[in-house]
Formats: sequence, structure tokens, C-alpha cells
Amino acid sequence: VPVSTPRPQGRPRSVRADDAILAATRGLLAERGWADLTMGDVATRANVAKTTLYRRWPSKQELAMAAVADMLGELELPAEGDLRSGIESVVRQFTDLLTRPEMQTALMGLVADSTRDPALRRRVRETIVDPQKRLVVRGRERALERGEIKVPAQIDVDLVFDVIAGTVVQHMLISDGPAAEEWIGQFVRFVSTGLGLNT
Amino acid sequence: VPVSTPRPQGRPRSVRADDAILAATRGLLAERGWADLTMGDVATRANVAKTTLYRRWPSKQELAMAAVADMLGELELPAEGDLRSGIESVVRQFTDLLTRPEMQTALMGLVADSTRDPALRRRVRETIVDPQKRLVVRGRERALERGEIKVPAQIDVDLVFDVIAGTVVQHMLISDGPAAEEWIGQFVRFVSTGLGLNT
Amino acid sequence: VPVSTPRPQGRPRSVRADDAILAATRGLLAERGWADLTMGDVATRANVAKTTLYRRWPSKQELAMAAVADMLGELELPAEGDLRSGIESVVRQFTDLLTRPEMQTALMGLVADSTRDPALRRRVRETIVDPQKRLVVRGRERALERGEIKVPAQIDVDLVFDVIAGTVVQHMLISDGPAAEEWIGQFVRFVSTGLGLNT
Amino acid sequence: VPVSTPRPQGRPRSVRADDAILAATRGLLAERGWADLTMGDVATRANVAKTTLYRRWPSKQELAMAAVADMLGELELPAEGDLRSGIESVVRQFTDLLTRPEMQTALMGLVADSTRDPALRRRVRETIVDPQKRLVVRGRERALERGEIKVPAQIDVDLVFDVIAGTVVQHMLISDGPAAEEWIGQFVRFVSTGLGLNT
DNA sequence: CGCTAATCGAGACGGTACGTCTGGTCTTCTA
DNA sequence: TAGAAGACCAGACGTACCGTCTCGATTAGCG
Repeated sequence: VPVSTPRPQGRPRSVRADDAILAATRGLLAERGWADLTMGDVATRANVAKTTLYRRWPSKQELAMAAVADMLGELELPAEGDLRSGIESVVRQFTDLLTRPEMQTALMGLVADSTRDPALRRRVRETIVDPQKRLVVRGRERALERGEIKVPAQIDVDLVFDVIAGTVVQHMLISDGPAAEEWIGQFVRFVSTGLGLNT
Repeated sequence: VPVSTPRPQGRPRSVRADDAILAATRGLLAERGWADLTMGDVATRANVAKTTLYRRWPSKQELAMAAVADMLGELELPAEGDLRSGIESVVRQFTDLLTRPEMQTALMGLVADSTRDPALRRRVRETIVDPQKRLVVRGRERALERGEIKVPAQIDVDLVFDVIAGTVVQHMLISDGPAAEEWIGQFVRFVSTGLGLNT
Repeated sequence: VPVSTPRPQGRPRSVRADDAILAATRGLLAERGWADLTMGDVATRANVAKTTLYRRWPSKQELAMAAVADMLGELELPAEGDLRSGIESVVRQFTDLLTRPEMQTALMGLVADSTRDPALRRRVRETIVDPQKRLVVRGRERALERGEIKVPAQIDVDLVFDVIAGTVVQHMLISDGPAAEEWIGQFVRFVSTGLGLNT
Repeated sequence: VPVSTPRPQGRPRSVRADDAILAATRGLLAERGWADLTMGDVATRANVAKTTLYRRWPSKQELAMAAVADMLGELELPAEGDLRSGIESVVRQFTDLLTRPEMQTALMGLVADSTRDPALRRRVRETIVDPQKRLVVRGRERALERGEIKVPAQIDVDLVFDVIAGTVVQHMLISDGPAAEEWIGQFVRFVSTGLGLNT
């Protein structure tokens, strides 16, 4: 029988505050960008004291991760369809996510801050990057079951993930290209070919 | 005959200052990261007044671009070899560049700041991103000459550029992977296959 | 027959808490001074919740008054001796009190806070200042009985009180002088002369 | 020939700022009292940045001393008249000063803060207390010249100063008495008698 | 050789955000 | 009902940078 965690003493934390803070964070990320996002403004917009904010998230980085983690968690591989259509779906979902200003700001801000901060880089990877590799892992499993690929080694999870994530980010946030259907088709064709699916 | 610009009146700008400032910028980018790089510190380390610094580069972003632009300009396609070895060379040069802390910090900082600032995004693209597409353009020309590809359309410059640049950045700065020979080989193989070079 | 107050419902207040709080207050007054004395620290040192503290004393000022009132109440005019020796005794007792850091801090803190707060000034006077005038009143009575002075008007209670209290405070807390026997003798001689006792 | 101090480098400090800051300080001391006087408010009212304020006066205490030092420096012994009228004049000037709310607040706040801070206590004495002893010293000189007293020892400067300053403060700020002519006369009579001037 | 004009260093200027601390209140469970 | 615990909002703290400004001192070309 699992021992229930003993109820902590004192006034419990407001559950409403969490939602208000994360919503305020998303709003300000979208409106102001990374450098001009201030903890004080988040607190003000959430109608919350700064202490309340810092008690929950000790830094802008942790706050931003919490604010976008849910959205990234909603990415999913469709239950039906072959590998190529799975890739296409994931690419489309990811480009949709990267259309949202708060996601652009949070991701790039976190990456920038983490370049000279190994601890943060690790937190970012563990919290919002690596979990999404499940999509590639699951896709490989299905492709094997369906016989689309012959050996697991035909798909290196890390490489495929980096190609997809990296290219989409580069295309949308740096080259500033549209997430048009045309581009998605072109890119998915490239990846499929690269994986040897078109022979 | 072009009229030479009339020599401006007054004391000429110190030529030494430029070098000192850019060197100080690179050093601090490497040591401190993007957010903690301050104009005041750059001026101090360069033994220069803040006025002098702002007169030349009006913002941290412009300064960082100037500090790393040269390094990116040194990327080049080898004079000899087939397309695949050209890709491999460029990937290796780019991973080498991304090993330098000042380059990591400057690139990611600029991208982060530009997410909500279209003018800056355009400046970044024009100044340090798009010029490198010459490598892909030149590679395609050579491949055509050598008959490795049949039509220019077989290589979409923008897509190939985004795949290479995006994947390398994602691998090195986010997934935090090593720029090992092994990885380079694996990635170049993927790209070559994607381009239809291995049939 | 007076009706006894009905015993209040619920848990009775802890009697130990009062002592613990006042002791903690005296300790922190002595260690930290007035501005750095915080209600939170008092509660922590007394092992008491802030609620409990505020229920009993609604402000730092009230708390400080309670913490030092007892000490001031212990001042007393000796049963024997002439007026001059009475004055000397009271001056000595008062200088002794002002040697205690908690007394210094509490008195000056209360005076400072009361300069722009008439209500507090009145509370301070009624609670800890004016009651001590009994010493002068009693001394005058005795001096009259003994024939040391001829009319009550020879001693103006308020003036004499202000001279003694004010001078001792000025000497010890501002001029930072020692409460040496020598000084006490010199001062008592001055007051006695002022009262016309030395002719 | 004294070497003139070399002009310091950089932009000179604004002379207007000093005046604005001290005026704002006096205003807020009077309106708000000691504890509610904040450096931020002073800066705001003086139309000055907080940095500008802290550059000149590193603490509320130093600021308050500067704000009232001038007023205390204006106390002076009248050129004519005997010792008793000199004392009376000084007492009247001091009671007038203590009528000003900013003076009340500053003096008592400084004394309160200095009870547990020897360094501050010393600063207060050196800056605003001890300099006023010149009045007693000068008065003694004159009284000797005029033959009102016979030996310097008849007047102990420190004692007389503490009696006058302490009693006036006690009367006005603690006992909350009026600075009426009547009271001044009564007190001056007491002091004169104490000094042995009425034989 | 002096004049004009831009640049140099130094550092003060008004602002803004930081992350922490305290005040005084409120909300929960337990005694 | 009191008590312990601790979360809550509000706001001041003293510091760090921002980008601009105001100084005197340089350093060039031009008359």
C-alpha cells in the first residue's frame, strides 16, 4: 500500500496563480520577445506578487520552459499511415508550433542562453528537446512492423531527429521561409529519400 | 572617374580601436555568453570609451555581427573533388566554426533577438546567413559540370542550405553532440542519399 | 457581586508565548537595533507563528513598549536620604538602564517613530514616559516634609523631569559619554544648585 | 604657492542636483517621517536617478545629515549681551529649529539608527552635534572676559551642552511641550542658577 | 601657426529591471 | 477558538546596464 504523501503544512499554493503566470508568460513572450520579457511584468500581468512567481520558477528560463512544455508534449505520431505520411504529419505539426510567436521566442531564447551554460543546456534538452525523440522512436517501430525498413540501424534516431528539428527551425526562424505545403512536401521527399524509402 | 570621397574634417577615427573592440567582443562573447555581454564591458576591455564604441556600432547585435562575419566569410568549397567530398568539407568547416564559443554565442544570440524583430532578422540574414549560400550554389555548378547531377532542379539551394546549416546547429548546440568524424560521415551520407547521389 | 467574565470559548492563549515573545524582542532589540528588528524575526526566535505575535501586539512599537515597560517601572526613589541623594540615586538607576542595549534601542526607536505620529507619541508618553514623573513628585513631597525646600513651586515637576531625563539621554546616547561616578556627581551638583539647594 | 586641485575627468556633477536632492529630502522628512522616507522617493521628487543620489550620499543617514547640517550651522551666539541673555538666545534658536518637522525627524531618526551602530554614532556627533559646542565655548570666553564667571572650570562645556540640548529635545519631542516664552524663561533661570550666576 | 572640427578618455546623467526582503494578511490543518 | 506553518500581495532595497550627455584634451587638414 503506497503511503500517501503527508499533506504539507501551511496555506497551500494557489492553483489559479500557476495558470495565470504561465498564460501571462506566453502572452509576453509573444509580444515582447526574449530580452524584453521581465519577471516583474509577468507578475504584474498575472496579478501576482513577484515572490509568488519566484517561489515557483526561479528564473526566466525555467518559466519559459514551463510555459511551452505542454505545447511540445502535444506533438504526436498519427495512429495510421506509412512512415512517410508520419514524417509529413510531424513536420507539419512542428511548423505549426513554430508559427506561434511565444514558441519562437522561448525556444530561441533558451538556446541562446544555454550556449555558455551547460547546466541550462542540459535542462533544456531533458525537459523540452529529448522527450520529442519519442516520435522518431515510435515511427521507426511502426516502420519495422510494416516492413518499410529492414533493420533498426536504417534509422538513426538522433540523426533523423536533428535533421528534422534543425531544418525546420532553420527554415522558419532564420531563413524566414513560409511553412507552405509545397515546402513541406519538398522537405519530406528529401528526408524519405535520405532514409532510402524511395527505391 | 569616380570622385573620391572628400576626406572628412576633424580628427580621424582610430584604426586600432576597431580591432581592439572586435577582439574584446569575441573574448567576452566566449567568456560570458549573450545576455551577460555588455557594451560597457566591451569598451572597458578594449580600453575605449563607450562613446567610441557606440559611434561605430550602434547596438550589441551589430557589434556581434561584425565580430563574427569574417570567420563565416572564410568558409570555402575546396577547388578539387566531387560533390560529396565538397559537402563533407563544408560540413567539417562549419562544425569547426561552431566549436568556437564566440561563434556559438553570437549566432544563437542574434537568432534569439531577431525572432520578434523583423528588421534585425533581415539584417542577420543579409549579413551573415545568405552570403554562405554561395557554397551550395557553387557546389551545384560544379556538380553539373562534372555530370554528378543532371538538372539544376535536382538541388534546391535553399533547402539544401537549411538542411545542412540547421542540422549541424541542432546537433552541436542543442543535442550537444560531438563533431566527431563518425557523425560527419553519417550525416554526409544521409544528405548525399537525399540528393540522389548514391544510385 | 461582580459577574466574572465568561471564559472565552476555544483554545486558550498560550501563557508561555508572551514571555518567549518579549524575551525574543529584547534580545533582537539589543543585537540588531531598531530598523533591523523585524516582526518575522521575533516570531521565529520565539518559536511562535507571526499570527500569534500580531494577535497580541499589533505593531513593532507596541511590542517594544511592552518589552521595556517593566524595566522602567522598577525605577524607585530610595526610602531614606535627603533630596540630593534621592536625585543621585535616580540618575544612577537611569544611567544603568540606559546602559542596556535593548533599552537604548527601544527608547530611541519609539521616539523617532513618534515624531511624525501624534497618536504614537501620546501612547509612548502615557505608557513609558509620564509614569516615571512619580519619582520627581515623590521627591518633592519628601523634600517639603524635611524642609529642604519651602514651597512646591520651587520644584517644577515637568521641568526637573525633562532636565534629568533629557540630559542623561543626551549624555549617554548622543555625546556617548560614560556613566562614570564622576559625571553623575557633577551633574547632580548642577541640578541641586539649579534647585537652590546649596545656599 | 598652493597647487590647484587638477580638474577631475569626465562630466562634472550637476550642481543643481545637490540642491534638488536636499530640498526633496527635507520635504519628505517633514511629510513622511523617518521610517517612511525612502531613497527612491527622494530621487523621484528631486527629478534625479537613484544612481545620482547614491553617488553623492550612500545612505539615508548621510543624506539626512547633509539635509539638516546647514540649519544647525546657522545657530549663533549674539554679539552683545551677558551670559544669561546668550543662553536664552541659543535656547530660543534651538527650540525654533526643533519646531521644524524635518529637523525633528532627522535628528531623532539619526539618533535611533545610531544606538547600535558606533560608526554612525560617531559620524553624527562629528557632523552635527559636536560642532554646536562652539556656542558654549564662545559663551564661556565672553563670560570670563566680562567677569561673569571667575574660572573656566565654572562652566564644563560638555555638561552644559548636554543639559541644554538634552532638555530642549526632551521637552519638545518627548514631553511634547510648547516652546513658549514662559518655558524658555523658566529653563534659562534654572540653568543660570545651576551655573551660579544668581548670587 | 593658429583655426576649425571631429574624435578621444572619462564619467555623470535619467531610466529600468534585477532578485531579495519585510510587512501585514489570509488560508489551511491540528490541538 | 488558538496555534503553527507558510503562501499571498505590495513595495522598498541597493546594484547593474542602458544609451546619452558633457567635459577637457587630442589630432588631423586648411588658411
